[in-house]
Amino acid sequence: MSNVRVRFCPSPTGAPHVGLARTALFNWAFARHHGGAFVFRIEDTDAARNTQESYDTLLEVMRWLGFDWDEGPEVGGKYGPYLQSERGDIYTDVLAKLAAAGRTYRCYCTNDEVEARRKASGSKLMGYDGFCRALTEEQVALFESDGRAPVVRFRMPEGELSFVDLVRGEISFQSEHVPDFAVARANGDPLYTLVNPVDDAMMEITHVLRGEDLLSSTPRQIALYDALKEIGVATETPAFGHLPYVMGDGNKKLSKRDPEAHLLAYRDQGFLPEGLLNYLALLGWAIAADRDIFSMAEMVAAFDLADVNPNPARFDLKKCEAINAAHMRLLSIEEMTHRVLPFLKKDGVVSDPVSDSDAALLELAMPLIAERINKLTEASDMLGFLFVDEASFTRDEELDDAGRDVVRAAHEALSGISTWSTAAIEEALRNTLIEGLGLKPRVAFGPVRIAASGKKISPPLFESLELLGRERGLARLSAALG
RNA sequence: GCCCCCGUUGUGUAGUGGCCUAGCACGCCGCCCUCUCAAGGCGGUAGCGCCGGUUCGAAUCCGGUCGGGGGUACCA
Repeated sequence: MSNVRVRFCPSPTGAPHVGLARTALFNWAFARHHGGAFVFRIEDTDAARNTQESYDTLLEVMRWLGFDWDEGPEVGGKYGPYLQSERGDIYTDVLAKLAAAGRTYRCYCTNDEVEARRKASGSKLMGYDGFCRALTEEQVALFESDGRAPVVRFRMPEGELSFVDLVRGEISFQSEHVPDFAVARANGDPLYTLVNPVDDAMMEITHVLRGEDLLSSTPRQIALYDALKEIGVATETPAFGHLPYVMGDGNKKLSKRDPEAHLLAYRDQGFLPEGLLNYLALLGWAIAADRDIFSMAEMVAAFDLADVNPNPARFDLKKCEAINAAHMRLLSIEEMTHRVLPFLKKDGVVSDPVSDSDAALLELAMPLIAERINKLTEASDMLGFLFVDEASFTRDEELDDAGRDVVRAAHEALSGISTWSTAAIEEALRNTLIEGLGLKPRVAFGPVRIAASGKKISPPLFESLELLGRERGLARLSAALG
């Protein structure tokens, strides 16, 4: 396939959610796989619902996830503008041509009138009944004098409307179930039903990959495309593929209202973009029968729409975290340090900008936690005790009498060692606590861990003590005794 | 109501007529390793919605049925 052009065209309303990212991912992967263009377009025709914040977040999310777009906001392109709010003249022109070609007509009906006629006729068909298709001049004059402003409707052709869906195969509708639809409001504003296909046509989109909620609007878009070709706006009807939903718990589609759907929340919770993306790819697609961890480069190489599964998938946070964890383990220590740094700064664990001493300590400490954190956010909690100064250090756990006895013995044992190293610390502690006092390791090291780190869970104890240094290490132990 | 889509363990999937007494991953349970927690290793749990066909043979094909989802706007 050559000259593949796909688009991702969200509307800037509300917070971008995971379903949106999955749609973007499949479009992006498809484009990259075929060496085609990934077009990013903003569908902001509904001025009442668009927000600048949503638009900004959309761009932020796209950058975070690493979806580089070939055309669109901030990068431009020869099919621009890529914001529909800046394409008003184009739609006005297309609307005029469509009307001149007799493909649309003005409709003065109110919903109540349509509904009343439907009831009177006993028809089972919903939607517009085509009442205004052939109005006489007198009727029009009457409506106009009545002060009614007409919407513009597209005249649907008769017969069967079928197409081959890229993920579902052949799908067909009878035209009686696809009523004449509105393409422009009474105030003249064009609607999604018009602008989306018009832009796809003018931007020469070859493959429309979108959510399955748009499946039943496809026949009318194909019919519109035929009209666009007739008036010279479109040259080719694109292929359509409808991607399955991403559902939340239960059987409801994950919506913008669900907090677990918000994309930036995943970034803030310490997910890796490649981890989230890998998980999202798994919702409806598989790279192989026995494998589910892969890089985006591998996905691009292997991606084929024929392998996309049409059934809706539940978003499973546990699995998402597991996939993310696998990607965490794939990171080099240097890379993980780089990724974790913003979180450490934000949590006040290290200084911002990071000081030389903090950087040096971090370099030594990261290997201790690299294998035991599954999200970037977990680093602060694990490393905080190493960076905090003694005055601000606090223990989350308190010691009982037995614990204090252990710490006292540990303090004594460590006071005498000649070199403050992991090996020497371990030897001294084992000799004194395990051999000497006959304690079980977990009973012996638990209290010492709490004294040193303030927590029951920490990086390995001996290494942690070494990093703390002799002075601070001993100070923490004796502080825990007071 | 009408139209359309979907239907493999709890979840995501592999499976395109015999290789399936259904594979993998997550989850869950148990064990091992172990200074905590992770990680890692080993084992277990649980599924083709249902009914009929076609066929020597069906998770795979056909019909029906049930269930779920979506659409049915001067939203996108």
